[in-house]
Amino acid sequence: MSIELRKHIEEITPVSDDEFDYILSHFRKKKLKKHQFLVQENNEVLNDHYVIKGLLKAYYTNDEGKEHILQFAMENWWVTDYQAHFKKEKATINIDCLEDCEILCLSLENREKLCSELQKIEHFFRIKSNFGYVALQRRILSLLDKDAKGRYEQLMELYPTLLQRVPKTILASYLGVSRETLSRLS
Amino acid sequence: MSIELRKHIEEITPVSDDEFDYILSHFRKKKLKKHQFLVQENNEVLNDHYVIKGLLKAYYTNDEGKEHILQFAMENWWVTDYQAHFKKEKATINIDCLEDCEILCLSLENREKLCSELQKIEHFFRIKSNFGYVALQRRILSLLDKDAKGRYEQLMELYPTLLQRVPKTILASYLGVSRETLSRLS
DNA sequence: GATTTTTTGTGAGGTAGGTCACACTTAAGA
DNA sequence: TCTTAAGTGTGACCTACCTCACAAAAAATC
Repeated sequence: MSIELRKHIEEITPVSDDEFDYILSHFRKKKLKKHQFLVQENNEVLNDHYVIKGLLKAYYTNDEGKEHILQFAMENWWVTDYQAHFKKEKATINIDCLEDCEILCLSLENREKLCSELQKIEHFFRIKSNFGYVALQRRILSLLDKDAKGRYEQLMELYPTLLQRVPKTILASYLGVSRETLSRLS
Repeated sequence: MSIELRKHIEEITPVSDDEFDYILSHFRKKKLKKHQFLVQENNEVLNDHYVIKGLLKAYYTNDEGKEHILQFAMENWWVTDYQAHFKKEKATINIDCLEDCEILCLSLENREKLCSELQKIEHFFRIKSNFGYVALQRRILSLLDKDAKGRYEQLMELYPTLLQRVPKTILASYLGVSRETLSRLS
């Protein structure tokens, strides 16, 4: 059960059996079917979410109804509306399942509790956040520097499995390209 | 001296006089003139940098020699090549001063030392990193959703002082627009 | 304060990528 | 298995933004 999470944490810091059990007791398991929402606009965002199984998209919908995907989340990724979650605001994005999902939910309170009780967990989340920051910087550079084709190729290289799991229409709105243009790329 | 840093830290967690002195002793002060480099491509990136005074740009230069600004850094901001810094790789970006600068340098070793010795510092950096992550997500959304004018207006709204301090040519390469286009915006 | 460098504005013309429309294919429900 | 929905490809046309070029204004440097 949830060995994935343990392996995930131990990529950054070792934890004993007891520690891990204790950590895990702060999570709540949740199962969602394809098309179900994990986070919905205007709602409170009490939890961060660790993906055990499945695939989700986190996306912003603008006034004209156009969707922009902020991130995908698959196995071993974390996803929530971080702006809303950290600042206790209402969600401005939606997150829904592209596949049936199995999720571990961690409330802000439980995260802070764990972080203050177990420094290694605070350490874990700091390092995680640092890496996340770097990943976003790379995406910004990609958006600034590369054209549609370049961004697509970079995405395929980084996450080749995504192609098999996500329709191109949706990839397009991650890349910031129209689906027609993506379809026309050599 | 460096009351700014203390205030900066205390936006997230209180520190005693002794604690602060101890923390500060892990930083090294550095002064740089306009046009000097803080980080240079292909070099090691031993330090993160807290800006006491001045303004810098961190930018990537692509094969055609085009510059893309990853971030600005002014008073109370942190800046380095985080990818290179955290992963101990060579820098892929340059950071140089747009004004004369006063900087506090924190080596990776000293950061980790402080974090392990003082949990409140680990806490501080975790929270900081979380907020940074959210800010980058906002910028990604801006790049995906807004046109040149919209991005420019959002930037002016977020950092009105930047306009007074940075030539538009340089703002353009932050926004991902040519300087001519920026100049033509209404 | 004269001179070089940096920054800005503006025209002309080109192009990557957007939108709209329609047809075809594949997958999902009932 | 039939029916509806979701995803894809392609043409025609449009537009936001790019590049190149030149000139004027403003700053920096000696």
